[in-house]
Amino acid sequence: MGGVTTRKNSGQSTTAPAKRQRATSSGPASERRDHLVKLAAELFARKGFQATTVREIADEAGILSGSLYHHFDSKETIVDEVLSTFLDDLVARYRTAIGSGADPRSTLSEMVRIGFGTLEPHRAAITVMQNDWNYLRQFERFNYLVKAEDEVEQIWVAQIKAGQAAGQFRADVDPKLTYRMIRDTIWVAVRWFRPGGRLNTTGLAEHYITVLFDGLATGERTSQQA
Amino acid sequence: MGGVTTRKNSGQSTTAPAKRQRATSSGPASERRDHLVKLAAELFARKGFQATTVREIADEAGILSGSLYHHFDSKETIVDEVLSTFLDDLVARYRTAIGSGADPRSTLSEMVRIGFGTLEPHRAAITVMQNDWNYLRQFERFNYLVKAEDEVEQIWVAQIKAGQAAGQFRADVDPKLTYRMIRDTIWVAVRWFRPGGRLNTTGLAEHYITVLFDGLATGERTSQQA
Amino acid sequence: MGGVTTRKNSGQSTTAPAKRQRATSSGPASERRDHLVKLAAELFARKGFQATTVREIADEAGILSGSLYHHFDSKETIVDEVLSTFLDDLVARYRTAIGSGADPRSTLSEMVRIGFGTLEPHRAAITVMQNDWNYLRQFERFNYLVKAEDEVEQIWVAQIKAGQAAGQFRADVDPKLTYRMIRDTIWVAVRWFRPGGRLNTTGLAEHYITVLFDGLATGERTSQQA
Amino acid sequence: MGGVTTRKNSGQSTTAPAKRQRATSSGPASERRDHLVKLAAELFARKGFQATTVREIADEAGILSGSLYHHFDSKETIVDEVLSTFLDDLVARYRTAIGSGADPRSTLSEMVRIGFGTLEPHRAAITVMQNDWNYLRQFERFNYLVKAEDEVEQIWVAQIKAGQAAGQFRADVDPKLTYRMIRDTIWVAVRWFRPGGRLNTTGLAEHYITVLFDGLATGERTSQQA
DNA sequence: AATGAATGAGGCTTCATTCAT
DNA sequence: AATGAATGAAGCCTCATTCAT
Repeated sequence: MGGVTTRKNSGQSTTAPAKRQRATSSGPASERRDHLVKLAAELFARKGFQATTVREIADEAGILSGSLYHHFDSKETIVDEVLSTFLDDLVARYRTAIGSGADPRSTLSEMVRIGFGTLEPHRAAITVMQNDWNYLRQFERFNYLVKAEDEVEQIWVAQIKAGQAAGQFRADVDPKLTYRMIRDTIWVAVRWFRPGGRLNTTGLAEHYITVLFDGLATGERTSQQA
Repeated sequence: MGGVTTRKNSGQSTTAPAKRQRATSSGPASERRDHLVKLAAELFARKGFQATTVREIADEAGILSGSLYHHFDSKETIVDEVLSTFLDDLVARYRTAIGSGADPRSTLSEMVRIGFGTLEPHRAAITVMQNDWNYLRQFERFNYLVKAEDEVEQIWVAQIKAGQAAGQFRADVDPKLTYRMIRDTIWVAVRWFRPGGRLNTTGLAEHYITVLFDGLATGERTSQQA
Repeated sequence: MGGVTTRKNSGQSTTAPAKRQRATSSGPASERRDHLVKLAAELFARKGFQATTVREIADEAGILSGSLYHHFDSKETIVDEVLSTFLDDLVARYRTAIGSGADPRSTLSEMVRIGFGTLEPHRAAITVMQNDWNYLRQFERFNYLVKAEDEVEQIWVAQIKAGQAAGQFRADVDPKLTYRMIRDTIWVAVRWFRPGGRLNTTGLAEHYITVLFDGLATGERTSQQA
Repeated sequence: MGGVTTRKNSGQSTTAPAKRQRATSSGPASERRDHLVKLAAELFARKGFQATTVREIADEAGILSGSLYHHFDSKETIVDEVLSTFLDDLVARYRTAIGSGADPRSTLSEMVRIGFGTLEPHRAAITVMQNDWNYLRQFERFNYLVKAEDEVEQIWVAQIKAGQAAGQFRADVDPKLTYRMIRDTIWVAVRWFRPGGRLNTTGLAEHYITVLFDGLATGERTSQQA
């Protein structure tokens, strides 16, 4: 249990199918609301959070900007919902992966696949997180984003260290540094990845797994230590 | 000469210490102006382009906001100068690297080093490019950014293909895809890299070169083809 | 129908009391909006378009300047509405006059009366058109003003030529030139005409019609040709 | 003597070829200064006084805007010079005309010719007076414009009344009203008159004189009283 | 005579948000 | 659940003018 705690539906277990409800003043869940969030997410992704006006969101929904405030109490609340929905899903998937008990290399591969696998269903949210993170983190209300990021980092670093201990990964790399590079490589792909290109996200994942584990070079590895 | 043509002073050879001059309406160079650009770059990097007000830039310089317009004709002109200065320098360095005539693997290593090597001197510009690219590219005036990016991509992809042809790089990876992953890994590091940490940029570069060429795994490479 | 096409609601027949509606982005009609336009027109007339600030308009209406933008998307949109409302009315009146089938001299007299007759109800708009035309025509959005002016010119010139053909007007005057002089004499009167003076606009019209047709001189006409 | 008194070179008789000198702080006369005034006049005429920036004037002269203040102490001083130069010339010409001792009709004809005759040499100034009069008259410094206008009005009205007394002009027109209509017809022509068209200013004048004295109609005059 | 830098006031506009209906 | 009107703060930018050099 526990772990990543977004400000939305914290304690909610992955299995509990309880009615989704928010603990905050951001208002009750509803189909209309979810729809509005989706519209907003697309706009945030395309134009950036700051450059997207509440009027544009309202226009997209065919209502007046003031009417949005029946559903959300602020623009921040909307983006909050966009991001936390994504993070909740991501963390849940990671938990499943590390719970499988597979060896570190297999687990890490799976986690890479999970990462690339979110690129399509959560494209908008990931884009927002990449582009507007620097701005949003200034606000206290988004502190939970940092917390979620920290937990994810721990999960990854633990796997890398386990792999080094098991002799599957080379010992001369820095686990934390390595994690960051992997993470960045995956998420930043959202900037150029477009569904329908040569590779789908599965192909992307396998391509990256290959390079990540075996390297770009041919022949014997240059330097190595047990 | 030629190649990447930013809207500023691209053609300028790296060796020619000719008087600095701009070809466009962005205004003439001057020490004062350069200083203001530097101040602005720091603010843009810290707060984001949109979230930085011209008043803040002016405050930082100890003048009134309107006085900025004696030097620049718009806020965009300032960020333009921040970005193009960086790109000019970057492209110049790449050109030197590929002009050395070394083998592809050495050249690619050098290019990775160049990339990480810009992290400190151009930290602000790179941060802006990472965070505000999505917003800025909406404006026609920044089309040159895309052009510069394209030329850089060609330089990299050519090296990767040359390495594959020479048998130095595995043939089963996609050159373009591989370039993008390398590129992203390097630039995104600006988000977490802080001078004075465990590794300096040289260390970062060597660490990444190791993983990039030899992979994270130990033992024999999984799949391989000549 | 047809003819002068202001960017607002030109095609609207004079008899059809259809709901007032605008075809463009200048915003929907409303009583509040019309009231604001009226206030603005007075200020534009008194101080000139450029010298009138949106703050002054807002002050006059008892709201904040930003609130004006709930109704109009720019200061230009406001003056646009002022001018096009006048032109729509004017052209409609001219059309009625030329549709009466009277002889050219009677028709022309009627048109002179129409011109002077707009001096009071459209005083502000005419003043703006006289004083700020030169400035406003620089903007593409006001091209329709020129078009409306051209149609009006055609209407007048046609009547003058018809009068010459019918032998009612002397043949040795230039129709276009004569039109312009008549037009200018009428509109420029807005600069000095004040309701409540010795002559009302009807008196003004008759005075001008006298001089226009019969001349200032006494006795026989100087030169004449059939 | 005396009469129109512009704020510039007041008492200066038309015959005294004394060195031109200004009584005010607007600075001494000089060729450079006159050139700048001419450049400014063109811009004022084309764009309007308010819409013309001192920077544009300076650009046109190839200097920086601040440097203009070595020649003039304000933007108003420049337009002042433009207008007063024109008025001085105009009044001088009128004085010559009324000093000839000819009969009223001849004198009035001559004055019409004088008016149209200034259209070319003083095109810019007349345009400014037509378009920016309403704005400029707000400033106390331009009170002399109103004074000049009043004196000119007296000259005209006196001639019209003399013509009526002599039986040359019909008695049933209002002298002041008639003057205004003549005046407006002449000056407003600056808006559409372009040198090189079908008629030059002499032709324009004769055309107008014909219509003015004999009217547009053919045959006998409608109503007439001794 | 002119430059180059800056001032200071103010202009138009944007936009998240509120609130009575 | 939504409208329509307005707020209030702030944003970018303009421009006549000043002044030391």
